[in-house]
Amino acid sequence: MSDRSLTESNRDIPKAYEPSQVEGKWYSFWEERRYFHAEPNPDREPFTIVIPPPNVTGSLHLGHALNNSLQDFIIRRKRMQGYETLWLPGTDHAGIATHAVVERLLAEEGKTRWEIGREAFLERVWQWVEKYGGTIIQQLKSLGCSCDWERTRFTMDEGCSRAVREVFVRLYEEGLIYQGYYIVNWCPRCLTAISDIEVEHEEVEGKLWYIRYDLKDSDEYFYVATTRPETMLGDTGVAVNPRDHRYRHLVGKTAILPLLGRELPIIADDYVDPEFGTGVVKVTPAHDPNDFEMGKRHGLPEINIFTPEARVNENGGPYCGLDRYEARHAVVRDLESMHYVQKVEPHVHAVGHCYRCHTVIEPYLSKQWFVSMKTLAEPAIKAVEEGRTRFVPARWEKIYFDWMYNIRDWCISRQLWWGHRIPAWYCRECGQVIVAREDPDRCPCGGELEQDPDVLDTWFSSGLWPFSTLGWPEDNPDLRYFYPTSVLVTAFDIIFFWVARMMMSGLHFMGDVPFREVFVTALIRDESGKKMSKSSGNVIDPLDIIERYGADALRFTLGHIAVPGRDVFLSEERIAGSRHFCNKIWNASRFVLMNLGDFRPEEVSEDDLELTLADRWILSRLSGLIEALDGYFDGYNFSEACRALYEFFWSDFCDWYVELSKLRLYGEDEGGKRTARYVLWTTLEQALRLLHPFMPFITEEIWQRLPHEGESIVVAPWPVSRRDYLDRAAEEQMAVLQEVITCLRRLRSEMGVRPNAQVEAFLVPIAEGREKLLLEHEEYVASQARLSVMRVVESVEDPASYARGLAAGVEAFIPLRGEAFREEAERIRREIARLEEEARRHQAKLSNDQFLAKAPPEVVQKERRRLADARLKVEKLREQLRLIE
RNA sequence: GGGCGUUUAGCUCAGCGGGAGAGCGCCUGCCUUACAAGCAGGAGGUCGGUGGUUCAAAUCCGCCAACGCCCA
Repeated sequence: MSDRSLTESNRDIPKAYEPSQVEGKWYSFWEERRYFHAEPNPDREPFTIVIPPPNVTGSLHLGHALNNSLQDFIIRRKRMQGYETLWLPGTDHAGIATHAVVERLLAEEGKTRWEIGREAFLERVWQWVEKYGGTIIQQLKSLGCSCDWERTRFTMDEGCSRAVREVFVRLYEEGLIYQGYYIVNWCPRCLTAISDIEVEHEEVEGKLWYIRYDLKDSDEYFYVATTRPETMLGDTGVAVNPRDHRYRHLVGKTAILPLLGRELPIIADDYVDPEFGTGVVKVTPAHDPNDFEMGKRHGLPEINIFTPEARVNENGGPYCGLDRYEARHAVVRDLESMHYVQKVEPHVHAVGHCYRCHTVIEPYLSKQWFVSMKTLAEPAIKAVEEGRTRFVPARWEKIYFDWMYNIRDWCISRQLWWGHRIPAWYCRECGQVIVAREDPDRCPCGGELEQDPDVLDTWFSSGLWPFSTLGWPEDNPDLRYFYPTSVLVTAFDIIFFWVARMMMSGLHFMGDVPFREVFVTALIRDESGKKMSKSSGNVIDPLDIIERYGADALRFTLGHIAVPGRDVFLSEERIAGSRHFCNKIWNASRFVLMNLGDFRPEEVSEDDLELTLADRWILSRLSGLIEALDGYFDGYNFSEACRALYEFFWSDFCDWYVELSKLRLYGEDEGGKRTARYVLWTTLEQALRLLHPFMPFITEEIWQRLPHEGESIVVAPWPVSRRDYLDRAAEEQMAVLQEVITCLRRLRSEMGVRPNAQVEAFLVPIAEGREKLLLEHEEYVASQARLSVMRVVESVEDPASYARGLAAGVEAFIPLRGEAFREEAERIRREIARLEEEARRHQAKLSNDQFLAKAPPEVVQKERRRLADARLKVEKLREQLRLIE
């Protein structure tokens, strides 16, 4: 203890780890040193991740915390492995979501966006973005994310906007973007079209109304079944299946629409399912996608009966002004009064809802912009088929293929103001459509131009994220060096929205996949299996957790539960468990620091070390751990990685190695002391580096206090497994000693020996080599089992007065206490019964010729050993029982 | 209607062809100079049901049930 100052400062280390006091300090340190900044570097291999951009005005929730922790685990290890690591952060402008927030603010002031106008509205949105846009970035920092913040991007920034414009124009020029008048999914609350995948289908218990339609100039009538009677106001036809004999005679005739008296041609179309309802259906081309197609095939007119708010318009005659549900009641009521309703049946059907506001979607006829997907999808399918992009777990590829094979054109225009404005202009004079990279002044005809008022779907810009953020469409060194990115980490719910579209755009515009691997993470759910959401009330707020438990505890817990391919439930108890682990790391380190004395690693040569069994054992375990961790990391199996680290640190290092090291630390032998210090130091120092991707803050805090090389653990090398430290014999020998010690502890406990009291013990070695092992490591056993005397003997003279146990080929005896007799006998009887059953099972296997013939020799060998073991135990226990009784 | 996932200790979940595991909770005893956010010991499970493949099944396959998710 010559280095007094070190010792004393280390004595000051608080007993409990206080995350709040270290996290901010180290994050600033890392940022100042620019460890997270990446530049193209020909001497290093790049490793790139682009962040799934959170909503710009959003706030960190558990889903973000999980997703971004996982990315940080990956990127921090790669950084330590010497890659030029870029984790490119940024945010998404989140069209509808942000739009809705600002509209709500306006509403509080009693205004609407139309009242203040487009420009003023956008100004308000930008103000909002300025104010809250940095929030989630700060929150990611408090989580410890090692993003290159100097490269932070935003889907509405200049560069991304240029990329969006370029992509739109190119796809338009290639004929892959077109404008069309189609049925789209219309949200009457958001007042915009949304794409097919933004519609959430839900089973709803509705009704099926059977309504009478009369045949023109005839007494004949028939019934049609419909779930939406109000849409009959827009009927322009009636259809039957051409093979349906019941109705063949109707085809070509004319029906009369009840209520409005409109004449409806009766057509025959294969689409009609004769099994549904009566087999006759009404055709409403303006309000049903299938009817729309059918109407096109038969030249039926399209009559739109709704306003954008889903109220009946002037085409609805007397129902004009009612909203769609009021109209339904009114229509049904009127039909019933005319006795035109035959019957009403309960009917369960899927109803589409807006993914944003959950309003029931209205199929609505309008002019929109679309991306033609088939040609874009083809290379994206091929890339995954050929393994150029790999999904982990692989089963998500099926989901991806499924969607890609059945892909439909993508409606990209939104009737909103916040977003990338569609770069299309219409000439007021000649009507020409101009799509251009630069805003045009005038039409070639000289006419005045008006820009399309709509904006693009948010996913249009996020679909370009892996290259728009790297400077595309400019060819530049960043793009060439960092693209394609290495891995994308995302939840499965945006495989369609985002992953698939990045695949298509990446292949189309960059000529290569956007990422080599897609790691699909779990979704965090509540107990009932629902996505955790504010409305469910069962929300764990990651920021609250960070404040109370520390970012490291949260991150480690998230790593721990991140089993590939399974959704997870996160509980606060689990996080508390991780905090305990932090504290364990803290205190073990405190112990090491308090006991290093004047130790300086550079003064110790490995050749001078006097490695004991415990040293060789822990170094071997460490090497095994490193090897295992590399496998787990490469397979994105963070759960196993955390488990392995936890077990190594807590069980191997703290419970055994640290305890055994005390023998030498507190002893007189200087060589032994030096070796123990060295091994404690190197094991802890490496363990910290292995833990660092999961627990960046606590590991930095401790690492800085330990002797170390380099200025930060962030850029310290990832440990490499040393083959020469792998020591099978040491691991086996330690396992034997551990078993003997545990056995002695159990006997103590059963005999009611107080924990601090020492006890005398006899050990009878039975198996080969045990005697030598015990004699050589008497100190281990005696210290760990708190023995006053440990005698290794051939047999015990008066066995009846001892409690005994058999462990790993060693029979252990400690003096029997009178009052424990009865219980001891009982315990032995139970143990014998259990062992006999075990022996019977082994015996059964070994007497099976098939087993002997077909099982691998080592398995047979193992069975033999276990049988012998069990039999020996039974024999010893019987002996013991006889003596007691 | 089609597809996928889950079902293992009281709770939350690992393991996924050769001895049923962890954390939390529970019981017993300990403030032993790293840690009571700790230490030592312990109890607790016919691995959803059923049939099959195999020398060997919690683990692979079929069927059934319950719960959940995705797509239509």
